[in-house]
Amino acid sequence: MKALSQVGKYGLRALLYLVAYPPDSQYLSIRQISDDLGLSFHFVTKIFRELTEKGLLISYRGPSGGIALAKPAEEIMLLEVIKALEGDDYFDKCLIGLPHCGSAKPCPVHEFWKEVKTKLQHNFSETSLALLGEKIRTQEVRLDD
Amino acid sequence: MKALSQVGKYGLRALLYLVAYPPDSQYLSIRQISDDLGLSFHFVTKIFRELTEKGLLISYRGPSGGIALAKPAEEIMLLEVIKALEGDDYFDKCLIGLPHCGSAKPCPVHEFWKEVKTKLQHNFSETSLALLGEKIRTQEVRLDD
DNA sequence: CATATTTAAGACTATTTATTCCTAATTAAG
DNA sequence: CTTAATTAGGAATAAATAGTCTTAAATATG
Repeated sequence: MKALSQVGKYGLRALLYLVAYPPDSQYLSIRQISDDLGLSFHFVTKIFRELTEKGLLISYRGPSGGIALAKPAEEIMLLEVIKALEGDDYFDKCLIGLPHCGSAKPCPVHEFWKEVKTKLQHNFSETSLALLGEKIRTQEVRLDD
Repeated sequence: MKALSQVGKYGLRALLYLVAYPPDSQYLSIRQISDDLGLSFHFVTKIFRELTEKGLLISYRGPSGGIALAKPAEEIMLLEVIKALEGDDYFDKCLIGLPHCGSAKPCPVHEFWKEVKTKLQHNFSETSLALLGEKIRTQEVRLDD
């Protein structure tokens, strides 16, 4: 199941890197993130530009510049990140693509699919980047592979 | 969340039409399905060709030809259909795309994502096309929109 | 001020997915 | 046997997504 686009996958991985390995200085360079994770520098830059526009990141140009979280990792929930990367309507889509599917005009799998999406949203809205960063730092989980 | 490709969405909708509105004769023509659902005839034909190759459908050419289920709708579970349409590895993918993600090398969301996929697989493996077809016929749910 | 480092912006290219189209093969029916 | 109605096969086209590249702008530092 391809639930995230490449933008979503790379963006999330890169953000988690930033959270898991925060720099001593104020900003972490995109180059370090992309090199360390083996992702395309240009592609990550493009993704981060969007996250900066949306207010999730702040960026700073010039030597020792880079990007940083716009607010504490404790306050950034996965839900916000995924919506920023995939679009605000991410959890509103009908599984089989019926544009007016809803409780009034449910498609054959509407109820079940709604349950699944609710579970996802609920979990994502309670999972902070800080928590995941900590799990990465303690090597309970991994970001590379 | 775009969980299914267009092939998956259209294929599932077309199959459900066949189950919900079985023809008096042995075969239902693709033209009728695509016209009724407002889908591209050629695209549905291509999708059905694949399902025929995979043994889910049988087809018959010539006048009063068309397609039919290869086995009773009671015996075809959603899981089988989705795997046929989207690939057998549909439920094996890491959310953030790490190729070796698994219990040995879990990504930061591995456990939760596994739960979600298990729930999906479980439900899909217990939902038959016959059940959904019946719900459509009784207008409890809808296929068009 | 000159240079090096970094992100910003957006054009460009490549790849994948989606969709259409044309021709062939099959078969029923007159 | 001819015609019409179908699906089969696969080429061709279009659109969306993914990824690369080049140039500009900002800024620190010597």
